[in-house]
Amino acid sequence: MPELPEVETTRRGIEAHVSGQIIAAVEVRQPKLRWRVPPGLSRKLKDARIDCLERRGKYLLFKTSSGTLIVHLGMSGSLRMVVDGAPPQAHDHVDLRLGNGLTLRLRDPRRFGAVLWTRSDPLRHPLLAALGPEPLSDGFDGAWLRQRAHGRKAAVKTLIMNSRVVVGIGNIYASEALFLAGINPARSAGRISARRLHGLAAAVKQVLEEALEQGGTTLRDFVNGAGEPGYFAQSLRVYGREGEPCVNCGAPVRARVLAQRASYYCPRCQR
DNA sequence: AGTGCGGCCTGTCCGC
DNA sequence: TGCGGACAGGCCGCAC
Repeated sequence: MPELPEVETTRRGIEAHVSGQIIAAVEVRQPKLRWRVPPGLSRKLKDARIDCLERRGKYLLFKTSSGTLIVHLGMSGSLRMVVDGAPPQAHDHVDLRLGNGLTLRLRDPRRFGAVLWTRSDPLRHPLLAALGPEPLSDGFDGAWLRQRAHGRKAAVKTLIMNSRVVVGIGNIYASEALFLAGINPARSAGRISARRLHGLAAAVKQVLEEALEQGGTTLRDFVNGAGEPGYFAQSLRVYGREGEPCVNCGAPVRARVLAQRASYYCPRCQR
């Protein structure tokens, strides 16, 4: 899916078009996403005003005068602004028609995404309540990572992809950050020195910031609010580069599966 | 409590 | 050219 840089790129791209807008109509063509789209969503949202668009982890929070619309893009979801009346394409599941002549449209071929609704504080929603710190905030650093890694036997890649430990890091950026930090993705989290965990926290921040600057990574589905791809794919150092030379030492990049996810690393640079 | 796995979906690509 | 199977950016819920 979109990982944090892609979700944040989406948020930045559509924020100005949705903030302050009244929702004129909601159309749900396919309610069967990861969870069923709430049946009365249209009634709940109609005539509500979108006050702001925030992000927590990979969840987008449309805060309105009557509650919060929570959107998750899953593996293949994208949100974009289209002009009212633009004919929906395949997998365009949900539309929010706004007062400014634009429609916010959710496309999600694999339907692993979600559209949810809550009247209370969205940060207390069951799906969001236990989330770890934002990786680009001061709440995420080497000390935090060290505390969470203590005693863990599982692979460090699994640890940093755990949203209770830190949000926003998916399969691509986990491999990339571990490469920058020089840590083998399969290494047990609890057996990494404090110094290297500090380096890993810094590497996570670095790779996410770089990806944000490039508008995210587009492998296949991701487009920003204007329908454009991100450009970080060309900057990936190890992800998807099995057999190609390590950008650091030239050794062939290796791939192996960890927790059922493809992982890429340099066997010489990452220990 | 931590860990590993199945499952949710469709599209694409690869080998036969 | 067609077909089966593996795989793809996430992550919940369950069994152990």
